[in-house]
Amino acid sequence: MLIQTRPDPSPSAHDRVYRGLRTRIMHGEIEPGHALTLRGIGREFDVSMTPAREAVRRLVAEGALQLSSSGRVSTPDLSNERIEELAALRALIEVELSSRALPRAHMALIDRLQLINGTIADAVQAHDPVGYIRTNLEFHRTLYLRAQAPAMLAMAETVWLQLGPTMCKLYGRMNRTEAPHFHRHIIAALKAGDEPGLRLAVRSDVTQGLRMLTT
Amino acid sequence: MLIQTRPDPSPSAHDRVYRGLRTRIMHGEIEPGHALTLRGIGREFDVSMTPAREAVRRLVAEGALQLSSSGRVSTPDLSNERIEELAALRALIEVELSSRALPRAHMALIDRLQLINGTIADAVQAHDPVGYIRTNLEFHRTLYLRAQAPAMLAMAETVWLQLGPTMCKLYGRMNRTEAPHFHRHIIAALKAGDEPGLRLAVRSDVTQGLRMLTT
DNA sequence: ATGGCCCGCTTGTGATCACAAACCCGGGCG
DNA sequence: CGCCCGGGTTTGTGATCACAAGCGGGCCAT
Repeated sequence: MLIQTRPDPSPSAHDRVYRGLRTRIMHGEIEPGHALTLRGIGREFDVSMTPAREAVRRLVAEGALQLSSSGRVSTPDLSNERIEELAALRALIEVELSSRALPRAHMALIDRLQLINGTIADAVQAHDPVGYIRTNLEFHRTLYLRAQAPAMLAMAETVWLQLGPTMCKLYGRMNRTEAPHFHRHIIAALKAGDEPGLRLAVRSDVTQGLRMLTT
Repeated sequence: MLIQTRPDPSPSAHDRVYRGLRTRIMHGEIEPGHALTLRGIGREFDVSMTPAREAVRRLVAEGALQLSSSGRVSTPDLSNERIEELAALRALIEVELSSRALPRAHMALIDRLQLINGTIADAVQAHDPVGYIRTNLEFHRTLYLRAQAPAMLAMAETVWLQLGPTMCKLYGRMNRTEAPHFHRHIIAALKAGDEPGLRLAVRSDVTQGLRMLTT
């Protein structure tokens, strides 16, 4: 059947699939090593294999998925060395981003960050790992958006994407009881305009969260 | 015609296309703003549109190409702000990579770097911009491979890729007469085991090369 | 009972096609 | 002389299909 049944608003099919898979992976909703099939993805998003393949290829290019030698698609199961590398990259890029955001951080931003931090605490209380990861990323993204550095932010998001499934595994097996207290350091340093303190707080928040990922 | 005319050894079609386009872009063989067509790419690599589209999508995901609102493909023409961002990313990542490579840098590596540096001088003498860019990247990659940090190296190569067309424009209009002298600083710092000196030399080499890119 | 083999089904790959939108260019009108 | 419009052509999109390779489960022989 060649008839296009739905009006197809504006977002192209492969973009819907890409965004859908991407947020699922970044939010840690898929465990490492999980296998995916093109036909399955197509069925789920109600498209044919072609857009599914494009979305998968794009995610593979960004490190969010991996291809086996025979072309099978799965979420990657990261080695400890790779986790350490990605944590180091997060530290490098996000410290720079926060530093660039600092001079532009007004009170409205700080209020918003505090609000998001409250939502994180709620997710922790509710033992909602996906909500925790999503809100935590929103905290960081909100701050970094002020840096006005889209290339760097894209780089940071690529790293988050690669760590998504690993975060899923971690927060599935550990029961966190407290919200990340380094976020309070970040907010305090922003208020004080303290650049060295901010850099240290961001680096601590990033590395502390990932140190316990190493099995 | 559904018959596969060539034996198709092992590399898949989209991989050949991807690699071909990627090296051309990274080596600065395509000027910024140049338009590409899927059918043209397919004709050039003797494949159909499907693998050409996958390769293009992958390169778009890596920032090596951009899509217009109507889906047309072209090499991006970077703004000065974006160039500055990418230069800062190069500095951040490559300084870290060189620092990690330092403890593993033996004499054989330093000899090889000096050899490559000689080739760079030859390319400068011959007024061969593409050869210069390619050999310059080989110098950096040879050093960073010793860091044993594949994720970071991939990140650095992604940045190089995004800067490829811009480098093409730069080296097309400027006639360089000398090999980059910061490479000698890098080699000297490697020999001396001087980490602060190495970090400074790499940062200088990266930022100096890109400062003159800003129009 | 167990190990190896074979067949069938699943899955990725790439070519082809129908279609819609965008682009380009030339002619006509103000 | 310049601007706008209209049609032919180019171009991207997505569905479908033919094909090959892989994986798995069941069957047979030892």
